[in-house]
Amino acid sequence: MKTLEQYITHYFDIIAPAELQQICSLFVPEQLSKGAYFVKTGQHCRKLSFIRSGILRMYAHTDEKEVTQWIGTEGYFVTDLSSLLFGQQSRWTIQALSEVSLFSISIEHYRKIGRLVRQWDELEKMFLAKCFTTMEHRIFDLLSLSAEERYKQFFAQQPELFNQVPLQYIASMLGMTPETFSRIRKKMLP
Amino acid sequence: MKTLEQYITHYFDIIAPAELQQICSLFVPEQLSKGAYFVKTGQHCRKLSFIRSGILRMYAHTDEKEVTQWIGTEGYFVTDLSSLLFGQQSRWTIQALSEVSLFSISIEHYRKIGRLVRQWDELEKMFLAKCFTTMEHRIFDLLSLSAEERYKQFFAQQPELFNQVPLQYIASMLGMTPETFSRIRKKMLP
DNA sequence: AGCACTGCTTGATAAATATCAAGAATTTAC
DNA sequence: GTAAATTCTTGATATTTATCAAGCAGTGCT
Repeated sequence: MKTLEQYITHYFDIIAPAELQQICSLFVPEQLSKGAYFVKTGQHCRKLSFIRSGILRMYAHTDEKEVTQWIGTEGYFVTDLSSLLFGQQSRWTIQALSEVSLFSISIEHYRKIGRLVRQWDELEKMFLAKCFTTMEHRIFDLLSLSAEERYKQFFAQQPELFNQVPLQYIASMLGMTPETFSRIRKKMLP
Repeated sequence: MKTLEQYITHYFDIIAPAELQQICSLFVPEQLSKGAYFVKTGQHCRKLSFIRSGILRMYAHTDEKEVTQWIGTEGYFVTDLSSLLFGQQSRWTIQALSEVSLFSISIEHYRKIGRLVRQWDELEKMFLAKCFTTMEHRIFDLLSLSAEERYKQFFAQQPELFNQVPLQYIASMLGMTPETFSRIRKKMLP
């Protein structure tokens, strides 16, 4: 568990100390108990948070099934960007998979940052571009890798997650059924 | 074929006429002959263009295969965002699938826009957020839809593309082999 | 016209992945 | 601590998708 300053500078790395302080003062700590919702499909997501501890899952429903889009752990930010920035209803439900501790900033306070920090627009732009690139990368992986390769890659990146959350959610996020996930997992173990 | 003003306002819709004129003056027309490269993997992409006419394909190679990430037609913008904004080497190759006519702006001129247009940062932010959302949507589709469903959905969105580009590229973009694509296509026809 | 080239289709077959069902293991709730 | 609920595993089977191989259909070239 790090400080808010550290979480922020991980995403927005070239902020002067004084400005960083100002930004931090706009955040408030927040707790979610296990099972609580950060935002639900159809609601407006009006905040952005850094995960101080705990795990959150972002998912949505199709007609038949539930699709996990993302699982976030300490250090990640969490929000529905399109709901936050465009004021749309959220496509996603974001739910706490454990006790969760957050640093949160409301959309109103978030908008203030631009007035406090001179180069904020540039930083925010880079932040969004980074988010875009991450998604682009993920699409490439989904187009080019098999289920087993996606498993391996994700396990290499976040092995600790595999004993912290129900595996079915990881399976869904990787685009396979829990059964397929289980079989690949068994194959990988020895 | 529309005017540059129309292409720009499609993505950045609330610009005053005078400012729009200034922005347009930074673009130059450009032609690519069929097969020519807009950018190649490993190069730096230093421009952003609107497609006035023609078709471009963005792709990359894995060890075994070539993966088409995107096919762009009239009205779309084309660039490697992460290369453009971060100065990185491009992951992608972008190639003209036909004679292509573009309006292009160099990165140097692009950076000038911020000084010309007061609310540019806000517009650019929304633009990037929109790009992000599009990618997020696409991931959801790849996670939740079968090959046939992806075919149907894409056909519903861009049917004209199906007789303008080699179908194998569409197949790749949708995450299936040309054979599978062909079989689904046959099934859909009658 | 005839020939190479590229892209598309088709069939046969194999491999990957999903589905369904049951049981084992783990976690949660009281 | 025990019962209930949830999650995970496993097997049998079905479906989807990929692979391989061959042939066909355009297209451009000379």
